[in-house]
Amino acid sequence: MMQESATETISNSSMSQNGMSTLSSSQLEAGSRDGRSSAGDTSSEVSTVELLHLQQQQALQVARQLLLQQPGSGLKSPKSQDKHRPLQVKTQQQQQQQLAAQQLVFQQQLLQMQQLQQQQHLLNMQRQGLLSLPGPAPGQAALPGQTLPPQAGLSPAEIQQLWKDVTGGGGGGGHNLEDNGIKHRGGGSGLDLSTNNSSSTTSSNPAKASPPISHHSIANGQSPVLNHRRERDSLHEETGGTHPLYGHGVCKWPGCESICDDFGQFLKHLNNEHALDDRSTAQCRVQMQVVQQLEIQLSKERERLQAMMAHLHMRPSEPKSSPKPLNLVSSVTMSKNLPSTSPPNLPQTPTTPTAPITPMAAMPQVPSVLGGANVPSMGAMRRRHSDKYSMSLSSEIAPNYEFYKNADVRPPFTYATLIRQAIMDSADMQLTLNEIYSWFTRTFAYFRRNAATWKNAVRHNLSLHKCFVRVENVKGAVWTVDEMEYQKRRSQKITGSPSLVKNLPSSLGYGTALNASLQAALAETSLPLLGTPGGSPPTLMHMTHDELNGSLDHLDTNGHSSPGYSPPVHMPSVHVKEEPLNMDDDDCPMSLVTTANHSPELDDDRELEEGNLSEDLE
DNA sequence: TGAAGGCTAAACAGTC
DNA sequence: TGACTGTTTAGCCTTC
Repeated sequence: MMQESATETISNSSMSQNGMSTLSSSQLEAGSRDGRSSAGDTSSEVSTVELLHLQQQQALQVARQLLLQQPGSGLKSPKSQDKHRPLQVKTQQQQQQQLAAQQLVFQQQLLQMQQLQQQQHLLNMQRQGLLSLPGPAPGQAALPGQTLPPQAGLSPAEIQQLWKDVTGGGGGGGHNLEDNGIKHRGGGSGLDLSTNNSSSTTSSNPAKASPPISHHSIANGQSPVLNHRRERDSLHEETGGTHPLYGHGVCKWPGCESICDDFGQFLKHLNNEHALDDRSTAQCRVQMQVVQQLEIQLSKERERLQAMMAHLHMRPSEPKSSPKPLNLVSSVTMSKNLPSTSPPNLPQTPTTPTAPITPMAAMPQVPSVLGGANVPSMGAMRRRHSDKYSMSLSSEIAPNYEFYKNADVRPPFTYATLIRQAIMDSADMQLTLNEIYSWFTRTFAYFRRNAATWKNAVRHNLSLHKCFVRVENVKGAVWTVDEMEYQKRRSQKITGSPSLVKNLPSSLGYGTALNASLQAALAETSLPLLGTPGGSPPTLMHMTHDELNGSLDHLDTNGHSSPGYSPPVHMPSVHVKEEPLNMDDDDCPMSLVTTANHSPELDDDRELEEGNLSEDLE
């Protein structure tokens, strides 16, 4: 059908005196349809045979044109040929004009041949997997830029080459448009972009036809209007001779490459050759399409990258000699219990149950923890990274809340961090164990299965870490966070790392030049909290945030305790949890820990802690 | 290579 | 009695 369409287009164009430009646009439009089909449905993509057939048709057309242009036949169409018999005597001038016209037509035919070959080449590349053709959106009209379906996967050189095709260049590097005798042929030159321009208005997606393109993204993607305005307005500003469309003495207008010795000449050339007219406007539209296609391609490549990373990092069947795959041992161990522990009515997660994906690999917004440390890793490593580099929990999760909520992704945080976050998210800053469970399952799809494992881990962490305080309540026991303990624990981890400590300013303590890790670690304590989309009410979030800021922000910014230093987020009035007196020995080896016993003199504790930390930093 | 941190698994006791 | 909760220990892995 597409072949018929192309053939029909050629036939129609052959009947027209102005057939070349019509042929070009129509053919390219047909090519655009081909491109769409190839992008959207590979089964219907234009085969090489079809292209060859099209090419043959084109050659036939060339021959037909040449026959029509034989001496005596004139340049007229068959219709006009009937009316004007070659009986009349031609003048010398008429003969010269005829010869020139023949050459022109022949050049146009050659150009079209080149375009066809280019398309065929690109299709072949696509077929060989060298190009990825996302193709325009369904229903999107054939626009000039879309006459170049493979451009989305093109290299800049290929795009430039295609641009030459579109703009009528056709020649390789060094071939100016003028060389082809096309450039100065007026509105009907080469590719009648004005015609295509009108076709762009038929797009079912006008927004796509004229996408908002950042003119800074691609230097060549500037509209002529903007260019001229910029020229006029900033002529004095550009005394340095810099212009996005000018570089290395060459006009960078797509498909131009005219040599301009100096900037003034370039401006003159720009005003003369790329003035605001239909052609420039059409070229700008084409460039918009190019940018749009590139953006689409970029997004697709990005998705592909994420998929690749997800595949490489989370493959449970990754060949390992060890019975426990290195990556996400916890996930694997959980997976083995999946059939019995997975609730049947859980929301379906986008990933396979046996192949959870790391947020590093699959999250739409790759967390910073990825860095270079996202190699296959076990939980310990990842979690240590999350602590070490001190990713802000909420800042890491909040943008990906829906992702964690729906995707079977293990959050890159320790259980302790998550438990703390759960408690901080609560209205009363205290949660029962069951509520902590609920927070886990509600917030992370990953924790909707293998409950026995992670629940055990939660209980284990609650009991293990002194920062979690069990408070007897009327209705039972609730768990709270002893922020002091939590921070001490974090500080210990950070101060205990010489590599981190050595970069810290000694005189400032938590000063302005605070090490990024420590700063982020402290920032984690002032989380805006996670519950943005579905968690705690915003007011509560702000409250807790403010509270945390009150206790910790002053450390981040000024390096000194503010006079109104607020106590830890939650200091349980009833301290039920019995802690051994020698708690500092095993769990808090650093000097900071001397303040671990929930002293009411919190300010003193903090000062002491800061002082100790500063000393440690020295 | 060892220490440390983190996770999983399991055992055990107490409570509901 | 069984489930749940809380504590403790052990083993493994990874990072430093």
